[in-house]
Parts: sequence; C-alpha cells; structure tokens
Amino acid sequence: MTLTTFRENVELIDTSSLVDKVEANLVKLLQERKLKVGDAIPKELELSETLGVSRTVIREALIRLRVIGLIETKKKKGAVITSPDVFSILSKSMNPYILDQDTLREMFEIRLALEIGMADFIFQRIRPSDIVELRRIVESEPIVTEDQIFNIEHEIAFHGKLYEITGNENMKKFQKMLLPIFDYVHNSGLLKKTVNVKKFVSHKGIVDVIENGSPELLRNAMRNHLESHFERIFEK
Amino acid sequence: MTLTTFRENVELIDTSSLVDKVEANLVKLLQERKLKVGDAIPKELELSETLGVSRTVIREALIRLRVIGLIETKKKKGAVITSPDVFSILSKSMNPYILDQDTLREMFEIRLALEIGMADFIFQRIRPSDIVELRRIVESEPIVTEDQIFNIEHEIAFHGKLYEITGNENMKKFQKMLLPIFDYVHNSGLLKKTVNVKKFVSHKGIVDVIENGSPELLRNAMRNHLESHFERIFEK
DNA sequence: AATTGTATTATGTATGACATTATAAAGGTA
DNA sequence: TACCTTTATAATGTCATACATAATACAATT
Repeated sequence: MTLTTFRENVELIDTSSLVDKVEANLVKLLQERKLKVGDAIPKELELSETLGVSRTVIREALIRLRVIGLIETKKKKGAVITSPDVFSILSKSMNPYILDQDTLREMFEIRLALEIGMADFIFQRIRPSDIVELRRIVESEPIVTEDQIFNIEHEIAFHGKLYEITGNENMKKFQKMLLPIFDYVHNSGLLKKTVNVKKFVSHKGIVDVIENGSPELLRNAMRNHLESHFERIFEK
Repeated sequence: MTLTTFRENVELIDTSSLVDKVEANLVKLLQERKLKVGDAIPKELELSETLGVSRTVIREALIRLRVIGLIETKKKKGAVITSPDVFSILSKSMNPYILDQDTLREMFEIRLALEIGMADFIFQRIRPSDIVELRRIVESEPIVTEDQIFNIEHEIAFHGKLYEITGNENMKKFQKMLLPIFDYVHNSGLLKKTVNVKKFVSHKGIVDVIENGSPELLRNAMRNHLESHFERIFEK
C-alpha cells in the first residue's frame, strides 16, 4: 500500500484532549439551541459527574468559553450563556509588539476599506448635532507642521466621531481595537515617509461633503483623504 | 461626608482574582518587549514558584493566553509566544444563535462597508488569472428564480473570490468568520423580503467594471449591487 | 421596613499524585 | 559513521480532595 492510498483509507485518530471534547460538547448544545442567552448551565460538579470527567477538565472548558465571551461565571450563581462582545474580545490579542508586520499592515488596510465603505451609514444615521461636533473637532485641529504630519489624538477624535455616527457599535469597537496599532504604526517609523499633503481632502473637506454631498461623494473624498496611507502601502 | 464626596475620595479596591493578576503580569511582559514571538516562557512549575501562586492559577492564566492566541503550548516543550491569528479566534464566538439581533445586523453592515471599501485593493492586486476565475464563477451562476433570490453558495464563491483578490489574508478570514452569519441571516427569514432585482448591478456587471473600470467605479457598482441589502437594513 | 448578621452554595485556589506524550539520550545494528 | 530502535526524562494534561472566598437567600434584630 502506498502512502497515498494509505492516507485515503485510514481514518484520522482523534488527538483532541478531554477538554477539547467537553468544550465541543458544550458548544454543540448552543448550536442545537438547547441553550440560549440567559440560560444557566449546570454547575461544575454536576457537569463533572454527568460527563464523567474531573472538575479540572470541566473548569478548563468553561474558562475557554468564558474567554471567548460565550458564558459569564459568578460565584455562587454559576455560569450563564451570554451574547459575546465580538471585537472587544480581540482587543487583548491586538498587541502590536506581538502581531507580525503583515498582520499589522492588513489590519491597517481593513481600516482604510471600512472608512471608505461606511459612507452610506454615515448619511443614513447622522444627526444635526453630529455636524456641530464635527465642526468643533475640525476647528480645534492643530496646525500641520513638517515634522509631524498629523496629530494622532486629533486624528482619532475625528475619525472616531465618524465611526460613532455610523451608529454601529461593533464598528466603533473595531476602531477602538485598532487604536494600539495606529499608535504603534505612527510611532514606529513603519510608514514615516514625508508625504505630499497638497491637494488632499482635509478633515474640513470631509465635513463639507457630509453636510452637502452624498455617500458616493463621501467615499471619493475619504479615499482621497486617505491617499497618503494608500500610497505608502502600495509603493512597496 | 456625603456619598458623593465619599465616592470621590475613596479609592476602588482591587477585586481582581489571582489569575487576573498573573495574566496581566504576563501580558505586561509582552508589552514591555521582554518577550517576543518565538520566545519560550517559563514552565508552569517555575512560574508557580517565582510568582508564589499555585500551579492551578498559573495554568488558568496560560489557558487564557492560549485561547486568545498569544501562546502555544506543547507537552514537554512548554509554551512559546505566538503571533495570534486575529479573526480566526473570533470564529468560535461567531455563533448566530448566541449573538443578539443587533450584533448580527451590525456585523452584516460591516461586511457591506468592507466590500465597498475594498475596491482599491482589488485593483491594486488583481492578476489576469483572477479575471478568468471570476468569469468562470459568473458563468456557472444559477438561474435566479422567484423563490430563491440568490444561491448562497454562489454568492459566497463570488464574493469570497473578491476578498481573495485583495491579497489581504485577514480580510479573507473576516469573511470566513462571517459565513455562519450569512447562512443564518438568509435562512432565518430575518431579511427575507421580496426584492426589486431589476436595475441592480449583477455579478457580471461587477466583473466588467473590475476589468475595464476604476476603483471609484467599482465602489459605486458594488454599492449598487448590494442595494437590496442596504434597503432591508435601512427600511426599518 | 430596613438593616445587619448568618448559613449556604458555587466558584476560586492549593496541593499532591499520576497519565500522557514529545523530545532527547542511549544503545544497537548495518 | 549513519541510521534506526529503545529507553529515559521532562513538561503538560488529568484526577482527587480539601479549603478559601464571595454572593445569595434567609433569619434575626432594631
């Protein structure tokens, strides 16, 4: 029997640990809708007895579920199913010193795509007070010097406000999750090339488009505003 | 002293558990760059002795780090720092039966924004063979019937290919992560309204724009293509 | 009725033992 | 020497038991 035919005929042995099995077991209960949000799951000792494994194993499985936000545990109360806070979970692993360069760049790209693509949501959900706030932010914009292309805090304030206007909490959390990366990217010199500031749409320009334009115009304006970032990403 | 002034003057006591502290401790080592990818971290027993807590506590902290992808552990070898696979981590918690309606809608919105905003990356990185593949996918497109507005598998194939063309692995993982949601959204009747198919840009139209157009045109085409989704989101 | 004390219960932590397995070392054969 | 096999070893994985801690419910007290 050749190796190939062997591989086709033999069935993979299960290398998963007990914890893996218990975890899968519990997750399956969720998939099959035996359990839904708010439901309590059995106590550790009950699970231990029911499933025939030690409490140690049960605990590790529960810890895993807790880390990914599927359950919450409290002393004396036990654990209940929860609706996970998707992007907040990621924040912890969003450590720029740990993520490799490719991932950092890709996350940055995702940000660019999102900010261009969110135009429709901005127009759909913006309120007059938002315009006022945007104007206020723009007015307090620090002067652009040669050394410092832009002030990061101000950037975050402005773009953060845009995320907020979308009314999409998760989108905003996504931005928040990326903040440490921005900070890093701008401090690390990764993208620190002198940039052609001229002819790019300014923050003020963006606000004007939001006030008097259309989603389509906003996408183009935003694309132009972000041009320097695109340039640096694409030039290599 | 009033309650208000009391609250202002008293400092919050630390309610974090031992595991919380150990975890924070280890993460801090990463932040301060004492540890970087590939580095091994001390054995459980060493940590236990060094930090003066039981192995149980150490193990739970390590489990947490493992779940969020910061370390990998192997028998006999111990644990090493790894660069987390950001979006894949989320896949587990991306359970449509657990996520609440708002989150589901918001994730769907993020998808729409991304697909519109990714135009530049598609143009920047597309290769001739990609066009061929897109054409092939479009040609095998099933006939649109009244009952079934579109074939989900085909949708995934086409849009998945677009994600792939962006050359952004994480963006692709993001799409993959959302698949169970699409499936759910389309099966659950959540968005199942009859839709005006006429005058919308088809998949074929998208490919034409990719071949002969520009990022700007692609954004508009994609926005139009996704119009039915936007309609259903915005109408309520 | 509202507050304070008390018992209970489930999770959190500690300890010690053994199981499992991937690596490294030792040994044997060509 | 080089390669394969066996054996030892060191780390994580699992088990069992005990106790600590904290949140709840309920009783007691004012």
